[in-house]
Amino acid sequence: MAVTIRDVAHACGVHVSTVSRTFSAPHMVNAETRTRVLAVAERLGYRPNRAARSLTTGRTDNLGLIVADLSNPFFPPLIKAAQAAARAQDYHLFVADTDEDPAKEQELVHAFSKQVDGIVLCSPRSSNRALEQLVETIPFVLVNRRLRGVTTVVMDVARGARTAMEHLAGLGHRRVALVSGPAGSWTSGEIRKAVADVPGLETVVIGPNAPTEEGGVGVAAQVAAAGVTGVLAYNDLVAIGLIEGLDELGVGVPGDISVIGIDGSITGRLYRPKLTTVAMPTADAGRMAVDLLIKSMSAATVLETHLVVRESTAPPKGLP
Amino acid sequence: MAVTIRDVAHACGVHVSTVSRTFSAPHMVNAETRTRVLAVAERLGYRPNRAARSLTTGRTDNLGLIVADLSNPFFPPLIKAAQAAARAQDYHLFVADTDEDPAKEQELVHAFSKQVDGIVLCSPRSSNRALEQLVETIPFVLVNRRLRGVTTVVMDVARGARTAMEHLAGLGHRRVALVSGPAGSWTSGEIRKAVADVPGLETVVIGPNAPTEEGGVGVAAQVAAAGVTGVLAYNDLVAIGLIEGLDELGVGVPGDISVIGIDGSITGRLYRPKLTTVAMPTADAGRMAVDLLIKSMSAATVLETHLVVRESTAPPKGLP
DNA sequence: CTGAAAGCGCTAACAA
DNA sequence: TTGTTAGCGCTTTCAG
Repeated sequence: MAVTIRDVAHACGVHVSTVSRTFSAPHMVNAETRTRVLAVAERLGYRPNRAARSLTTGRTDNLGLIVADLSNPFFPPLIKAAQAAARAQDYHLFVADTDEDPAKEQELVHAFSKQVDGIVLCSPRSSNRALEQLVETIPFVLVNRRLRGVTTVVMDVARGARTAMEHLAGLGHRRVALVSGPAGSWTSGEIRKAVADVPGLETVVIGPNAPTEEGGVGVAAQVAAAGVTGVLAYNDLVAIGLIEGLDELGVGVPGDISVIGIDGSITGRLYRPKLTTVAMPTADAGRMAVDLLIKSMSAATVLETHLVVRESTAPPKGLP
Repeated sequence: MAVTIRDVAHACGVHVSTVSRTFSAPHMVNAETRTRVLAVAERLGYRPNRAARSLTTGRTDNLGLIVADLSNPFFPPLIKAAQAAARAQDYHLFVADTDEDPAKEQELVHAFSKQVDGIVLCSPRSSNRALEQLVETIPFVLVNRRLRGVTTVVMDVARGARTAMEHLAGLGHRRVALVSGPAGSWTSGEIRKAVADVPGLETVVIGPNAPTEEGGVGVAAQVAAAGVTGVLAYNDLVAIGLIEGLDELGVGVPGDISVIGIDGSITGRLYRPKLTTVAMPTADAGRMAVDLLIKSMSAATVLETHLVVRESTAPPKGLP
């Protein structure tokens, strides 16, 4: 085994508790002693064993981050920011992926619970009931889900979605589709409510759908047959899949049908036609979630979204 | 604090060690006792404290995964697969991001070292010398870097790159550019060596460059001025950035210049023109790295790559 | 300011 | 098969 606090103590001719204090309460130890201990620790390559520390303190200095699907381009920027925020405060971050499975969500929370000081759960698919149980067990921050009494970071996707629909209405579209997301998604529900009554716009809802490219491809025929000239998709990946699917059916975007995504992902930006999208501040969300968790502040933070008009939207065909 | 092994022991009328054995060596305990203990543990919601366990066993059942940049689409599939492989064997995975900074690489390894049983380091940017120091401290698997005596998973990017260049030669290109990657990248060096002497092809090397979209945009002018009709870029992101940059200069892809990426990322597949690329089995690499680490097998695994011809390559202009 | 001693939750010999 | 005991590396009273 590696070098322990005891080795340092011996080498220094002080007691272990002095070494301990040097690291956990430096001000309680004589400056001279401290520098000596520090020097020896450095020389010996001593690194505190966090597991041992956590045993006495009850803290682990670890955090857990659980996302629905690592391969959805929505998440990486969030994870990156969360990780940076955690590191900045000397926390380590466990990352896990539920494959969109609510059962795995709960399993992972339990698996993490003894090993972390708190958990950031992003875009949960579990029911509110199930979540209420989970949040009892350990400090929690929820991202993209509102739950009474739980610290939350949500992005104002409702407003974003509404703005997107108004953008379509403004372009002259009259009948549009909402291609919704997976059943357990709070975001999907919010979007649905938000776009139900946009003035001058008739909205058909198609879904629920998997939040993936395949999900988008899968509804292309339905969308093409729905008699709509515009679409708001659950996320960029679904939007792109839809455009791919429509293309195969000979339906052009934005020539025949305008399509808007939600994310602001790099994939959407680089896609052609450049995807008009509701940009989400995912990095902010990741950073804030971790900060809130560490501060154990209870708060419901709402982050703004904004519509990015690119090239996948245009006036409906036949309009001047 | 939560329910401990002692609570379960009391409630069961057995000794703590019996409870301990029930979990860590079930076969060593009477079937009847075992079921009783299990039942009580379940009822009380007991979950073993891994930190405490690790203190005696010396194992943590945690692994660390360090990547250069989480927001590079190359990594998420690798991370996802690594995470799944870890979970499948009841390991938890710390994930961290170095922002392409070799110093952070070393810092993270040290930070992780007391808390994990091993580390997967992907696409390291540190020097071989620095890495040799690091690998002394803890079990290691390197991805995309070969180092004597260290377990390694590399993708055969040399062959892939060569095939890509041969593809260009086959299309009739005679003078091409290699837009190389960051200085610390082993992969970039391999590519460079591999394409130095493709028959019938004159290759100019442009770089090193940041492995990002910006990196690609930044060399567009240089590429346009290099008198080449084809380009192999360090990765998909650089390839895309390059195409964007060329587009701004009025240079069409593949009309004026053919461009090939390396990755096989989703972003490249969805980009238009659909990116011709050297596909890398990133998910396999992530899974294998974790499996090798857990098995502590020493091996140098080479994964095959393959060229995916899509729409960003064509014969040089003016060829029949 | 520093040392002594107890104990965090668990495992691992060793006995019984 | 089960209980006893010691101890993993560290923090934290409590004395000195």
